[in-house]
Amino acid sequence: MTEKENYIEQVGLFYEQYGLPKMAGRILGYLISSDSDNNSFEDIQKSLKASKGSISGNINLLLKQGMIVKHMISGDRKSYYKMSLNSLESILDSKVNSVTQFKMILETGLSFDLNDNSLKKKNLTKILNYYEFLENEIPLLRNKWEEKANNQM
Amino acid sequence: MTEKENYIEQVGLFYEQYGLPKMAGRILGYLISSDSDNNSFEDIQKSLKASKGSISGNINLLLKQGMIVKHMISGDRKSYYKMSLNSLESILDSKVNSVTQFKMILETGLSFDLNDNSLKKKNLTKILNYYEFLENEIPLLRNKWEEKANNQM
DNA sequence: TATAAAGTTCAGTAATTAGTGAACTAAATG
DNA sequence: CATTTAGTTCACTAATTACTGAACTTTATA
Repeated sequence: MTEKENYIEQVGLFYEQYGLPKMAGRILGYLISSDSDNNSFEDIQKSLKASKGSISGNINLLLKQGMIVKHMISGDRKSYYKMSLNSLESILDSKVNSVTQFKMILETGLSFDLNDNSLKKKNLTKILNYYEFLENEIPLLRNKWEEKANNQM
Repeated sequence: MTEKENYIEQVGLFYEQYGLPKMAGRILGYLISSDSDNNSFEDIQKSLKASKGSISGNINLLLKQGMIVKHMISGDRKSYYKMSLNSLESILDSKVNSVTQFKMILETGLSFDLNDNSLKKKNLTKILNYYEFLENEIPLLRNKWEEKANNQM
């Protein structure tokens, strides 16, 4: 196994921890470590020595999640893929989403506890406040980044 | 299925999305919606109608991840569990960790691309800057929360 | 020191998820 | 309009992960 192949496996394992199929992680590893932005389906499939079915499924998963983008080259009917840049801000947006979801879970759960004024309720309310805090702060962070990124150009 | 049982299943599914076993999620759902902070192993096991083995394994998983805490009641040799409060700040800490890990992945990956000055490298460097930004900002957010939480007491 | 209570461990099984490969669709080229 | 190319779909299999239940450890009580 070359050093690069080994790297690609590492990235696969890294993303597996976060719930993506290993193959999707390998594709990301391939895209990050390749020499160019024009990585065709075939390049990816041959390099990763995997079935077309698996590559197809995982590429579409990554596209749906906004982690990669597809682009075309005129006069060539292959599809090319690269890491997505527009996903930068959306990482924070999706965080807000899951924070909001968790807040709802806490709120619903607390409504089952009839015993108001309990220490337990007070503590879980603190957790709720924390998530509210995050829900407010993350969009500010997003703005801060956008400003910074614009100034750098 | 009672409304509460249904809620507990929902929480199980929610956490499953984020890579926890459904049973671990159910335990969290149980703890959030129960009437008190003194939830024994037996309470949890009986309520969730699951095996002792599964409850044991998943409780220990949640303890290890800092999502719940164990406490004892004197003169009683059962263990009791509740949602963890000290994990609030550690949620952000673990975010920093994964951001740092991902930065390393990008850096290693870029080192395989010999073609410097490529548009591709420029773009991935932008992603790298973004993660660096997050790495810096998240601890600030943590401080801001701590201050806020202290003032509220 | 036997008995019980509280939880752990682990082998086996169930359930889920990922990957393969072959058949297929759609579009482009000779 | 037959052929090739690019990618998709889906039934099957492989691999992984979660859960069960019974045997076990440890500590406490009669």
